[in-house]
Amino acid sequence: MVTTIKVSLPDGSAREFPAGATVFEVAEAIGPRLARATVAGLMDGRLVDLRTPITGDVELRIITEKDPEGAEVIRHSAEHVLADAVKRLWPGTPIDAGRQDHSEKYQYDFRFPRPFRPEDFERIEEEMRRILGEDLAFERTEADREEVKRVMSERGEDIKLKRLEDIPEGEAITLYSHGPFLDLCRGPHVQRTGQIGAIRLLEASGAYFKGDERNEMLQRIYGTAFATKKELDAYFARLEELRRRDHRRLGRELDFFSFHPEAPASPFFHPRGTVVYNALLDLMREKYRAYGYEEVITPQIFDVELWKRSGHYDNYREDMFFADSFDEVEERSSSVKPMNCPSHCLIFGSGAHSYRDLPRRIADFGRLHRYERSGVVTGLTRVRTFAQDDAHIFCTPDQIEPEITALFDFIFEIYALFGFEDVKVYLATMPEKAMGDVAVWKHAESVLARVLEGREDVNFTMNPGEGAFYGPKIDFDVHDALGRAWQLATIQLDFQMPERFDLKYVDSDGSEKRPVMIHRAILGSLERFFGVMLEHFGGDLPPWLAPEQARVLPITDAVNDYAEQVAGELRARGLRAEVDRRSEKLGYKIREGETMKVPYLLVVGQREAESGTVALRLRHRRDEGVQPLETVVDRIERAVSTRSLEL
RNA sequence: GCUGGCGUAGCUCAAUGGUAGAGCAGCUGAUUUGUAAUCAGCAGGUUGCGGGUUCGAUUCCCAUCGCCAGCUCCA
Repeated sequence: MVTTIKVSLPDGSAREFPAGATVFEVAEAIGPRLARATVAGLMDGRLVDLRTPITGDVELRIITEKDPEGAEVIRHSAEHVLADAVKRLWPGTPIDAGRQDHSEKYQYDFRFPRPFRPEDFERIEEEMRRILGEDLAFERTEADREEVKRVMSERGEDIKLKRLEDIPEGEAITLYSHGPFLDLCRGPHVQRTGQIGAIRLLEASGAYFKGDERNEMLQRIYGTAFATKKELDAYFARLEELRRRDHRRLGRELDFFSFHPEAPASPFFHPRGTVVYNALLDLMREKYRAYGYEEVITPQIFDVELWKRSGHYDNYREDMFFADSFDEVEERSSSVKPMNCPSHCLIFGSGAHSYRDLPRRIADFGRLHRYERSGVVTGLTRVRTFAQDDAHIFCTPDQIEPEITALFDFIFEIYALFGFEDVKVYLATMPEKAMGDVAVWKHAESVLARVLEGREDVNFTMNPGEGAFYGPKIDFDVHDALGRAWQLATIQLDFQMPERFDLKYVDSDGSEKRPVMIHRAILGSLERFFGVMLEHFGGDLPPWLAPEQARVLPITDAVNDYAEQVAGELRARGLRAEVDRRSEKLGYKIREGETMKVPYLLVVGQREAESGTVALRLRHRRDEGVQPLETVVDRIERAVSTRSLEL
């Protein structure tokens, strides 16, 4: 039995304590101020409750109210305060459980006879503040299953009893209380309710018990909490910034796209938005030439048998559009394509292939339609009609690794153009609804894992059970300017589709072999990427993407002709330029140009007209001064052709 | 699809059981302007669509469509 333990601290020092000393006792030993501020511990990299006894040698960091990890603990504690407040206001309300969001939100579910309303929020917040004012101590107790069952039954917490059943036998069960409130909870929690400095309830919604739509619907309350009022205010400022950058708003303001009830969840790209969309397509087409892809054009409407063969009909027919004529409604026969892969299989299958011809990389920007359920569509991020920068690579088993390696390079090259530096990679494995046999799946998964492990520039995380129904996949999450994660690229390995479509190639020994199919997209859905990119840039698109790259602003009508000449010069170099000919003051034209986020504003007056110059103004910056027209055109042309992020 | 909320002029919003009002945008005119809004005038709405209650509905009720938030889902 160990009697003393060694606790190593972040400053490199180590201290000895009797075995069983708690995190809080370590903090106390370091100093009283630290002890007061302590909300949790980070023990060997794991966030633990400050009441946790330390049983062996560990590395420990004390987490205080100021640490980001501390904020999580504060919010988790606020969940209990919320539940307590609701129970104080409506005694007997059965509680489910609280949970942390990925963002700075927490939630708590209740069985409540009606939805919570804004006026409830005021009362609940008031009650919560009272509880914070009472500065009640959180207490942690380990209990055995029977004890917990008895206590929760007495309290009428039948939902908690169901939760208790989900805790595996043998796992420690902990209860946390503050005042009379008691919850089954893993923790960690702060010392006292008073350490939760600022709270705010955000919204209410219905939510299925355990997230399963077959279960009863509970009423959920969302809230947030911070150590200080200042941090809470900063949170709301961030929300405001998100609203300002919302792509739906920017899309309207910049005249990029609109939506109409005549085609729900389907964007109408206006001329300006279409220029941007096509700039993305141009980028991919250019890179396809470099990376050896071949583009194809395939039909929109197919005999439904195709989807039965591919397996999509069985798995996704609820989400497909059908295109039957009136006398065919008894039997669905025509279907609008929800994806391109079967088309590409048909193309590949239409000819004989030698191993020498592989890999074949077939790209397709075909328009896809999916009947997304009404509640899931939103802006450009989830739509019913879209195109992907889709491609399918048909290759030999030996070619999988080099192909995927090349794809990583391709993906990172594209993302760099948008300034997406922080990329997370996930390996998603066999789902429940899977096609094909387990051995093939295991093999495919191991191939992907091997490639991932071989890449020094990639750290990946497993995503068990999240693969496509025909194969495992690698997903790429990028982080935008506001730190939000978006899943964009995907690489999917598929041994099923080639089987179903009986695809073959002749190998070097003359025998027929089955090719492997790699599904891949880099931008993902063009529509979704458009939305993500707009929010990432806050509408300030880099010159190569801007629909109007330069705008010439004549100061008086007298120089309109010179302004046209300048615009003509820009257009002759392949740039997108307009002239603001209206009889308005310069300030007005500048304001309009800035509002429309035009990267380059070229001001011309009498002086410039006489000297063949322009006064350059860069987006959101000051006047750059008068320069020769040629210099400015060169500068813009260079920024555009190099797809620079800078002006 | 589920829970809740919302739908008034192109946009942002106001108003009322007695058939709607502002700012911006738009149009017209004047102004010829040097780095983020010149002035004046005009025009603009079957209050999402359909029913019901009522002497009368944009307002109240029902249904429907769409949008928003969340849940679930996303080949």
